[in-house]
Amino acid sequence: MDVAKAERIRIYDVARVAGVSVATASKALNDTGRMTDATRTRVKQTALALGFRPNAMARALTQQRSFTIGLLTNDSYGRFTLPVMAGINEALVDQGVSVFLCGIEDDAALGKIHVDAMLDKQVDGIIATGKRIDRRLPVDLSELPLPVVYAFTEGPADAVTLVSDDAQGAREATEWLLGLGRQRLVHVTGPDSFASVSARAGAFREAAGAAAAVLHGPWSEAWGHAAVAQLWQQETPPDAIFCGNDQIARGVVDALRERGVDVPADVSVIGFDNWEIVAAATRPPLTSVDMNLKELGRVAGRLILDLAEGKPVEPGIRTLPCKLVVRQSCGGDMLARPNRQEELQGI
Amino acid sequence: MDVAKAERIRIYDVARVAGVSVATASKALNDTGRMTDATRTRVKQTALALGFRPNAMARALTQQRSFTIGLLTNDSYGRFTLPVMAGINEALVDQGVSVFLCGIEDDAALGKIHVDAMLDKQVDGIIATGKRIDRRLPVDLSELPLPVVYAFTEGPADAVTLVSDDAQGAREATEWLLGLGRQRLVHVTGPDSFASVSARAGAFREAAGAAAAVLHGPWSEAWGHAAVAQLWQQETPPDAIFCGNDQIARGVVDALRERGVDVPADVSVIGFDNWEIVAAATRPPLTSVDMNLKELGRVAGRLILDLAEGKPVEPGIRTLPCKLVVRQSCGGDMLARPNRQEELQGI
DNA sequence: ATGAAAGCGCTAACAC
DNA sequence: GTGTTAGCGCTTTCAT
Repeated sequence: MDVAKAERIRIYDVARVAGVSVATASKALNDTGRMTDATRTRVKQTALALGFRPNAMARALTQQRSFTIGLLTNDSYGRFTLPVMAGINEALVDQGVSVFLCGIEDDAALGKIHVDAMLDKQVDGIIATGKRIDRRLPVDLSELPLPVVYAFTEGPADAVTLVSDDAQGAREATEWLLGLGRQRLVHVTGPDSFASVSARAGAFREAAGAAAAVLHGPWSEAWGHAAVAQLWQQETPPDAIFCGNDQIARGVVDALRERGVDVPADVSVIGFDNWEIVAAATRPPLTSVDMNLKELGRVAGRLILDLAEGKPVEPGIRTLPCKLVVRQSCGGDMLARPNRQEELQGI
Repeated sequence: MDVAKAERIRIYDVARVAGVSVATASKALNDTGRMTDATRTRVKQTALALGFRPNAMARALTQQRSFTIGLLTNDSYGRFTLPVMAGINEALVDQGVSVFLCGIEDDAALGKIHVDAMLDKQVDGIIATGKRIDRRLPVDLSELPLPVVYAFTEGPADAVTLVSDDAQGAREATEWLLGLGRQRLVHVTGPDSFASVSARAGAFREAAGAAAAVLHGPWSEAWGHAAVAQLWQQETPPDAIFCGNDQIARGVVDALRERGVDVPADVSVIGFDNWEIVAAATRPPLTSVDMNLKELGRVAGRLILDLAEGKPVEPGIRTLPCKLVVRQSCGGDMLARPNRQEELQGI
């Protein structure tokens, strides 16, 4: 088998065996040009029989298209990027497009190296992803001679950008709590320097009333504990807590349990991110807002493909809806409210 | 700038401006052939001045080397694969090698598609990674006409395979507990169908004594709780618990706290995986065994590079050492045992 | 020391 | 309908 190493079948071989010229073979295989159906079929069958697979490099060299795109990410932890990647891959794999993974750890120099390498390798486009929608990657992609799509990271104003709809997600969560009959809602979330925090807090206030409190702190379980300690010092503690992420929510739920407050009987809790590992391990499992990151990746893949093919794509920011994933930290009887459930999941 | 799209500088341009032939230019830039130092420098400088970047596809076509490798993974969750990827990238990026990310969700068909795509794109080698060292990917890579390295997944006997040293990691953890003066050690771990579970349990028993109990269960926090419930029914509960992963360890620590048992005063707990998000959020933060997955990725990267360059690489399974990361769930005074600390960290 | 020319494997004009 | 020919951008003998 070692001898077979260099013996890859070329289109030349197919042509010879099929008794045609390489040109005809090429056309036959690519369904271009004109010829007898018989010839076309014959060529295709010999190609199949010989196990011919075209050399993508050679093809790229002439076609000016490599069927390869680059995925630039600075989310080394992968919590946000991973689902996005999965979606991108899903959208591109059956189009024969491969993805170069380029992890730049917020490092401009590393970013430049990767971008240069991609350019050298003639990628058809670049998808940039990050962990915050209000931060840019440390590399400038705006002057590149190829299409760029920004997913879950900030891009130039005239770029194609994809983000999830923080406001809508927060609104759904808040309305869900209100629909449950909760009256005293509080939003415990991350630092207000995050754009997504403001967006969610804004939507929360709009739905819950301007008087509803919003508490900012770090994105940690510890902050969830601290927030509960603070809230339960008041005369009338809340009966529903909407958290900025699942870690805070887990801290909140744990703190409540330790305090003897029953979740969901006494207090409903909702998280954000739907990070399975946290949401499912919480006792009780967290109802949480899912940002649909995989779908976001899929859309990004489709868009970069369209751009690479020269199809027109409207620039601007596209927001994709979030989805509330109901587990047990809220209470309420799902089966008794089928309409509402459909309403929320039918997005 | 849109016009510049097609105006990539070719070696032809460099040659013309430098006043030499393309052949000379090529040699000058690649530090091959023989010529005046003056000529070489001049060519290099014009190339730099013109911003020349060689077309990797064209180069690959002639050189039979694409400077591209494929990363096949079935760990969609990314907990194990992600650090491995980071290591691979780190090892390859400065060698100018790019990585194709191929996520196959334990799906043989998807796997084949990706492998074929990689072959078409002339990758110089493939690194296969998974989430278990005793499971194979659903694709056969053994007959491929290019080098393959298996990292954190099972490969054929004669392949180059990388795994972390479960036994050594478990031994270090156990010895650490013993060194702390703990007497009644218990190992609470995952299903014994996992090879790594057996390896760790074996090492644990060897170090802690054959009488030391090993409890198997699911890889979940809930199992940690259950195990504690079970253990504390006995007349003499353990004073040290070594857990098979951090989630179990977190469950154990939480259960102990709820029971009023002080960690680390009364009981020392050690986890496995050093999954930051779990280990750091536990109260108190978990001491845990780190599998050094990033280093494993680095080594995999170097090996696939060596193989691609035709350098000889001894086949077989290579085990990489784990490292105990000390936090606060064990007690003991770090500063008082500098030797031991060095001993463990100097790996 | 330098350059002309032949290819790497494929596609695409343009003849026939 | 099918084949001839000329590249894509680069590397690499082999002359000179």
